[in-house]
Amino acid sequence: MQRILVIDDDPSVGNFLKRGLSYEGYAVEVAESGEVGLSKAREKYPDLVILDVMMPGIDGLEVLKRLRTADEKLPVIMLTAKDAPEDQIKGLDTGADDYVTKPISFEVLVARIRSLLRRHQAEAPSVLRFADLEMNTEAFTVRRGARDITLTSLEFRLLQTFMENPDRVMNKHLLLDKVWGTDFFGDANVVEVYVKQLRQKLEAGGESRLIQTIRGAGYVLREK
Amino acid sequence: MQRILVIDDDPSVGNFLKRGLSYEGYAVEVAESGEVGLSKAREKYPDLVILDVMMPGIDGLEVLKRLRTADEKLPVIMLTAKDAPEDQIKGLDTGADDYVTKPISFEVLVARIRSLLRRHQAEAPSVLRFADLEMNTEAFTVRRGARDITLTSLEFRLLQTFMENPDRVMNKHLLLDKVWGTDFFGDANVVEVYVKQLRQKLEAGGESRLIQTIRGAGYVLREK
DNA sequence: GGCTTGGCTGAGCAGGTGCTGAGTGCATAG
DNA sequence: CTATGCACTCAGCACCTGCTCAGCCAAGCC
Repeated sequence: MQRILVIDDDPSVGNFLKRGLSYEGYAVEVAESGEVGLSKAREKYPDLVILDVMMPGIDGLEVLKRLRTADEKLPVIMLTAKDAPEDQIKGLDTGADDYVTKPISFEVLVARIRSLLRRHQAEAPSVLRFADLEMNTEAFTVRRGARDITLTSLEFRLLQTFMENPDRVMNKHLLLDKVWGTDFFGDANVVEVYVKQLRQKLEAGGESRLIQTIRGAGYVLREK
Repeated sequence: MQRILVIDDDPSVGNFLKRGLSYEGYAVEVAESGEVGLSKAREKYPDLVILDVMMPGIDGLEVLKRLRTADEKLPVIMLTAKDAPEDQIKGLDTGADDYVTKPISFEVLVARIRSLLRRHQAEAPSVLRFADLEMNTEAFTVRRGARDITLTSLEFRLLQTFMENPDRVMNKHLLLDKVWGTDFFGDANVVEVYVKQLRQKLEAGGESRLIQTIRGAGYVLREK
């Protein structure tokens, strides 16, 4: 589920977007001021931010600047008044990815959101790292420290799932869904078998264990 | 096990939903009036409420309002007549999360329930805090102050239940329902045993007691 | 102070969970 | 046609977790 943070001092806009975007399947967080918005952005790691230009206190452009210093790739959509094109220019200058004019057309907004998220994902780095592990999803290579590791395609997908969700405990059924697909009806024991193989290969040089078992809960990618 | 409270004055609807939703794996409680519904909501802490708009006595919208004052995040689905769209609008305005029109399509209802519960869970913060206790439900980790604490999955679920309901006295049967599930038929003594283990682990560094016993009533997470 | 009730505790048992090595069937390459 | 490697299954084992039980302790009441 993709997370969207809405920063707008007008509660009616906030509620409207929250309801509508939730319905579209996004997890929506609303902040009613620039300050709250910045702190929520730090805590919640949104995938996209919708930001009102006109706000009391820290205004939209200032919020944008600070968001950018923290994460220069985070997609940001600005909300501007229709009759203030200078805001749009300033916004785009400061690093907004797109803007939508008020009154908001919901269809337009959702379309922009989709396109920005798509673009952002396409830019997602093809190299994943965790501890001394490095995986290149384009070249299909894995290294631990200086040692090259050869994985089968299934082992690779499993490890990729772990590296995309570091420190997050995933149970066997979730892993089955993510790696084997929802149409797999065999025993969850396959997961154990493949985790074992992965560990064997990842620890072949005597390195520490990176995939931990949480009994009764699942597995995590974590340094002890 | 997720708990659903159905508030509807028509017993045939209540029975129908109880049977169907139980079959789907939910624990269902039925209340035949707004008053009873409100008191059951207070006692049973349902995860979701299905609420009929048209009821004698306190009507659905009023029940909704009062539910909202107690817990503004509780997912509520309104049941409305097909030819009363104004009810739907009022309902959504008052804070219902969704509505289903009568006659009820069971498939539609179950789908809405699933999606609401999923959304609600996704919104739940993954880091819970109480005093110097910190629990990360995604990473499955618990710390007290600077000390890491290892819990079994059952101990974890029990502590999570406490941390999601701080300062709220919960009796053993409620805890059994929430942590062990309604299909547990053993002795409530297990709760005592696990509370004891939890305390042991939480206080292993000589810290103060956080889970208090309220004789004759249950347990609370509270600082002295 | 004695009695009753509710809660605490330590020990022990059984089933569940995860790990592992071996083995089967299938596809692809040589 | 054979050899190899991959995905998956299976059964046995070891260990841990969850649960029960019986006896003990503490609080509240008369």
